[in-house]
Amino acid sequence: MWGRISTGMDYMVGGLTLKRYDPKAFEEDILRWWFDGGVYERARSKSRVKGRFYFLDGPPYVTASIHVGTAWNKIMKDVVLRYRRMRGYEARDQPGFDMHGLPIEVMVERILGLKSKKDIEVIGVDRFVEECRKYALDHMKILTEQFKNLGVWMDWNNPYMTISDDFIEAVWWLIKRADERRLLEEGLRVTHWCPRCETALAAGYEVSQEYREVEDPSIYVKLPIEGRGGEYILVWTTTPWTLPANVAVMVHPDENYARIRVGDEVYILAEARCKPLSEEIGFEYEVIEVFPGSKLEGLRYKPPLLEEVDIQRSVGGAHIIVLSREYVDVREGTGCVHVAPGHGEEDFDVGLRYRLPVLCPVDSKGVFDERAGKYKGLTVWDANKVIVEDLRGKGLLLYASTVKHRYPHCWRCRSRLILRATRQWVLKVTAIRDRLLEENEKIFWIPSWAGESRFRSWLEGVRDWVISRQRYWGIPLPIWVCSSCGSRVIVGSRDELRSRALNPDDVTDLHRPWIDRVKIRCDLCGGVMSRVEDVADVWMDSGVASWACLGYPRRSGEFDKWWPADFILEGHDQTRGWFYSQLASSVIAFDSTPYKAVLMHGFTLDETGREMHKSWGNFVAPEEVIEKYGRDTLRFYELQFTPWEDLRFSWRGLDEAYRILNLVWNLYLFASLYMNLDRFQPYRYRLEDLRDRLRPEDRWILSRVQRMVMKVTEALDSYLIHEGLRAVRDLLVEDVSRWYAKLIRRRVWVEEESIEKITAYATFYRVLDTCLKVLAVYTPFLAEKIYQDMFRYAEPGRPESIHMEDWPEPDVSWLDDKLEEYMEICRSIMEEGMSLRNKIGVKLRQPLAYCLIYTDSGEVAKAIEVFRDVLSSGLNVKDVRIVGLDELRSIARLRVRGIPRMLGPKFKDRMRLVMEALDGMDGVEAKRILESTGSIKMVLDGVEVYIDSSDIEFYEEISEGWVIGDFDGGRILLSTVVDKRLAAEGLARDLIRRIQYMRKELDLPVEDYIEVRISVPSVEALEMVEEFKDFIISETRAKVFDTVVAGRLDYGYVREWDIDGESYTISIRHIGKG
RNA sequence: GGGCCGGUAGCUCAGCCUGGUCAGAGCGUCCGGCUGAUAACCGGAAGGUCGAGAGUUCGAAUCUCUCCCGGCCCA
Repeated sequence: MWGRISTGMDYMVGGLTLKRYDPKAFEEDILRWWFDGGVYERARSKSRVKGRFYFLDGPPYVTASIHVGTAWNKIMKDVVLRYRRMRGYEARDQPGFDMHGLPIEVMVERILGLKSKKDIEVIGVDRFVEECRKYALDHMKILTEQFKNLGVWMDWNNPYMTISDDFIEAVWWLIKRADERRLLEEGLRVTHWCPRCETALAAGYEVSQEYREVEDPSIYVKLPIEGRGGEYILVWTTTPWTLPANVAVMVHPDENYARIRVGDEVYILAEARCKPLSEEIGFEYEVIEVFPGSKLEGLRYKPPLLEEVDIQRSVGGAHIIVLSREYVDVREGTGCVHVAPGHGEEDFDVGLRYRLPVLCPVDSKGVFDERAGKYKGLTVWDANKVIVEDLRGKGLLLYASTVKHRYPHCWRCRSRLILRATRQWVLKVTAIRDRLLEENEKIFWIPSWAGESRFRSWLEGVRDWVISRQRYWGIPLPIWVCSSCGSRVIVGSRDELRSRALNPDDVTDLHRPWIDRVKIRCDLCGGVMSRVEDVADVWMDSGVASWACLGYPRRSGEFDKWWPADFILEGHDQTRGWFYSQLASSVIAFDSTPYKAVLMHGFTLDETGREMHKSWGNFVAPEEVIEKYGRDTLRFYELQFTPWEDLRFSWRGLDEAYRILNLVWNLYLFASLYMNLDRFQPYRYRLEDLRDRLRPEDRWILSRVQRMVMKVTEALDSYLIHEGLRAVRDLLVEDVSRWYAKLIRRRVWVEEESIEKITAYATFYRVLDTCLKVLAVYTPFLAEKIYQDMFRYAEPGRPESIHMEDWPEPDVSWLDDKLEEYMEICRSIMEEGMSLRNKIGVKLRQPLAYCLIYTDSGEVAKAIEVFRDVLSSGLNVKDVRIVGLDELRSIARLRVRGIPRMLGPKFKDRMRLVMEALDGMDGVEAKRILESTGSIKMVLDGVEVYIDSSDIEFYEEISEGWVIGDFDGGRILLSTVVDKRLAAEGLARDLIRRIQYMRKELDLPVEDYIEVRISVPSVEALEMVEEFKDFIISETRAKVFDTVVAGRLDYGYVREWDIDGESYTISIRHIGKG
């Protein structure tokens, strides 16, 4: 059985057990209790009636271990889930893992020391796939532990795994649906291709991820025009190896082209490029003719590698000039573009239009085959140099240099990619683009621009989805093709496969290579059908997650209950990734979006603003942070950030977060300490019953708390996680800790049972209880610890974990706008009052007699009325009073002073008289006159003179013993006179402070008694101390109190103090509980 | 080249949607204060042409346009 968490540290009766916030002392115990003690399970099974909440976890790929950015992702998800549970929703919280695909294959190849697909075939695909499976499962376990360790409450024992039959069948079913809707197609496609992995890669996610700067040849090639000796069309390319597949040149129909004479040759190129090119290459030229590109259409040229490359001689209908508006840019190269439909997407597109042949004499390893003639056996990169030299030898190379540019590499093995035309299976997503856009309109995006702008523009440019990969570890495509007649069958499920298979007993594991053995009888011709060897793009796996994890289509119960997902949350790199693959899959399958709301978050960058990469060495593991600061600190720190912006990680920021949590901890510690000393029983004093007895500041903080709860509720309903956290943080720090806790200090320090104390406790208890429930979603460990040690201890009938509590329902009856406004006024008065004290150098411990406030605002007057006690104790003044203008003017007289610079020229030698006269005037009267007549009339030596407003300035003359300041609704006067009684009280407080300090130095229990002896410097001081003897005794819990003038104190704990330049010696001795 | 996001004090960031006590917070520095919840806290000082320029407006960090820098995505 799990009792209160034992920490081995100081116990206090029924209160918080730790004197300091020390997450290491309890987080792991709580973690174990949650997951091993069944708390999570019990909380999960709690009946919830408000509704269902289908959260869908974006499956992390299982190769890498997590960093603080991955942690941020899961922690935010955890907040949303915890909130929904507390709100009474049945929340689906299944985590998921992405476990197929090329990255794992590459890792396993490394582990097994394999270099190519051939090596894999040699050791056996079955062994290879088993290794992949093992790798995926092992790493899933590692990730699971890392996520659990963050305190993320998900169903870790039942994750969805994309390698399960549910996922394989879901993908099969999707492909079958696509086929039924005529959205599945096989055909020649130009795709990026990795020559090492020997597979096609998807244009979107896989390719654009790894663009790197490389240096390539940059060559200008002369293509001889047929039938015009000495005339050439110029093309530019950075990939000489694509020239063996050249079949055309394209030009822009509407741009101007020129024939120019250079030496005894004629070149054709874009007019705009003549000058730049002549400068780059260094030739003189003469323009012969300028004409639109359309004139060039159909012109034939001799292919540059006709003699070297066999297929160049056998193709028909090629080597002509074609037109294209979209793919030709006359600001680049020569404005004439070399076209090789086998090696370029745009080339392929143009090729289709002109029915050009598609040549691709390059094999899957990036090596030229026999069709490439002379270049056979060379890799494309080696061939580059040879081809350039051949062109030079044939006099077709105008100019060669190099260029640095960004070029795509394999996202897994970093090899340079090539473009290659191959037969692939494709989902015709372009055909449903409009539906994707319509469905996107229905999705609630946070932030809104993520959907309205970013995702929308991605969808607008969407292309067909090449789903086939020539690999092993993936979901096998469910396509069987007849070896006799070529017809095809798409299998939608394992059962369907068994029922159609010639060898149903071989339907076991649905992965390669086992699935490849299953054959089907062709319905049309009776031939044998075999599966196409491809596996699916791994993005299909996660794309079907919204229904695959519910077991659909095999089972429909869960699907009917949950689908579609209410909420997903992932990084902005998923725009083209999971956000897209899910939407495309689901619109194909169901003609509907699979998720209703998306929170898109940013990346976590390192302290210098760079992305975190393990290979860069700037990777921060959550465990490292947890070791230093604890789990809640990491959570609290990260959750404060605006999710959709990038988070720049900072250790100093963590330090700050820790300090805030420490402050919160101390707040609860404070409450716990006194409530336990007084044996406060929350169920005996219900706040609702005490409502009429509450003081204004109690009602104020309760209003503030209500407002906070409403703010957080609203924020979390809209998935604005950070705003919720900031609201509760600000309330706890500013309103509760800095303000309310200070206000009630005196009320809880009094010994006897008073209504003042009880209402303070009841209020404080409610405030802290409510805040704790809100904190529970953000800092679940801290909240749980405090809940167990403090709240559940006081009220054992409450749920066993705070995470089984209900969310505090906002109760507007506690809201009091006026009171909050009054407190604001009160605060600004306090602020100014403190500032005045600061100015005159009178410390707060020294009481002053009066604080007078002049105001013409009724609101200010009411605020002072309501919070007079708060003000007087806060400012440490005996009296706070509102005064009228007369009284103000009796202290702060408005006076007038002439400005010599103005009066001098006007009155010459009589200026002094004018100045004197002004000096004697009443400022208020002067102002009145100026305002009504525009000038002041004076009679000097019988002569009338006029003074106008620019001649004088007003100033305030403050009476001795006062200081004045302004605040937003009026003015404050503070009396500065310290009479003997005030001085004595100040001295008493100075002594109390020092005695308390000494008690603390001795670490005495708060409730214990002491003996106090003080040696004072003079008889006068002795009298002053005696005057407030009782006050000192009660504040310091002294049983014995003696004073002596300049005597020696030699027992107990003795310390000498300097108070206002005089020496006091204090001795205290511990008595005990007395 | 296009789309989106960001650019506010030495550092990390809030404010921007809904123009006008918005020029702020925390950290750091210096000075003062307070403290039997506090290895804490509070106040003051210092520190910013709110990326640059133009426009709209009585008034712009906030709205519009252009440009510069950084990031992401696309081409």
